[in-house]
Amino acid sequence: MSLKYAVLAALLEGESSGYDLAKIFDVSVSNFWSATPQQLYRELERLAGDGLIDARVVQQERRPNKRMFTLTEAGLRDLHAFAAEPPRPIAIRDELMVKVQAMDGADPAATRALIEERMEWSRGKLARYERLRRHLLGGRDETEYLRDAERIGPYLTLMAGRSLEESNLRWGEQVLEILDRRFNYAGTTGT
Amino acid sequence: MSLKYAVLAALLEGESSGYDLAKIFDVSVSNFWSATPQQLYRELERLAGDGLIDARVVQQERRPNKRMFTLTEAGLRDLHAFAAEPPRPIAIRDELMVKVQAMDGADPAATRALIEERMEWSRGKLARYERLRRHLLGGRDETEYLRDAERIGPYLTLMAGRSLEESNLRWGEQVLEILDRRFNYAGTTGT
DNA sequence: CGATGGTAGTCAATTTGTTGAGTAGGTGCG
DNA sequence: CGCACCTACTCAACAAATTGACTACCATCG
Repeated sequence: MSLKYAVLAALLEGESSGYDLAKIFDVSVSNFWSATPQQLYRELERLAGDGLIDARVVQQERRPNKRMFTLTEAGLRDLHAFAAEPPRPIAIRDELMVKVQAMDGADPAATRALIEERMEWSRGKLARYERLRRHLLGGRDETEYLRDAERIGPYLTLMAGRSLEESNLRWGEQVLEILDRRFNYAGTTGT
Repeated sequence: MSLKYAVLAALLEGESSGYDLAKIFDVSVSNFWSATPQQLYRELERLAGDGLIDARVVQQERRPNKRMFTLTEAGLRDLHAFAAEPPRPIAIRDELMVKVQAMDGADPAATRALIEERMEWSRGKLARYERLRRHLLGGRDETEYLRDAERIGPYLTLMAGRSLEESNLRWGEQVLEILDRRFNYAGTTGT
């Protein structure tokens, strides 16, 4: 129901092709909304049909032609109305948590490895966030940016993503310690 | 694809009816996997057909009969194998974040209210986690529990849920402050 | 020269997920 | 005594998401 608005929100950044959006949804938006390219192309079709976005074909010389999309006035109005409505509750699908929940009786070393992988992934994500943050700030100081910038929405969601990954990392550290104690990978400290 | 395993993992807690599972998926599991009752009933049907769970009908006197489900040996093996496989990446759908991303140009007071609602909801969730935690500990000290308890998976996922909600709350506090500064709901401090 | 990988998509099939209604008895409230 | 709410589901229809394959052309590496 609201991949629609995730797409419209992404188009606030400016004109994009479906392919561009697929990349955006893979890196930044994917923190709080995910979509496969196929979903995006379908959704763009529908949004253009409903007059919420405009499409124009760009002829290219050495690569396939592409269609670029922009928000229309109607699309922007719709998006702003959506932004003021109460959100539906957050939905999370985290297979790792199902695996952790079911870990007892299975191989603890395997679970440990999965958690370490997740932590490594979180670290990578934090690094990407930091780069994006610098890019958004554009040399300005954070306080100044938050006071004066035209758009702060993307920065606020960036903060949420960062906060989430930091919490993931802290959780991971705690769990690794617990597993090490319980299954003594670390050996006895007093020997 | 893995509502299947979320259900099997829930059955580690012991024999349950579809109705019981629906309640469990509404309170505890819903932190990292969600499902509607209809999905559960369909999934239970399939799992029983595949021999991963056993079903038995319990006749009841003053209420409808129910079917109780238990893990079979095959189901447990399948679950343990799943637990050691690499998870697919986490998928989050958070409408609030889409609204925050698109807030610029819309009504900031409305966004502010949505964030406060979310924070209130997080506080409620933390309180429920704390009750569940006490229940799991059953009077034991945490260190002791994590060393000796038969199952720690549910406790570890509980920790993750708590960690997530705490991070949500911290984020909310920061954002409220930013919005107040920017749109001066707080007025000038020096008056 | 062949393989790999990027751009920019489309199509079809299947699986999941969501919504709404229906059944059927019981309990508790005022 | 009537109404809402709880237990415990079932059915049907629809919407959304996922998977995999396919098209086509270009650039780059070895």
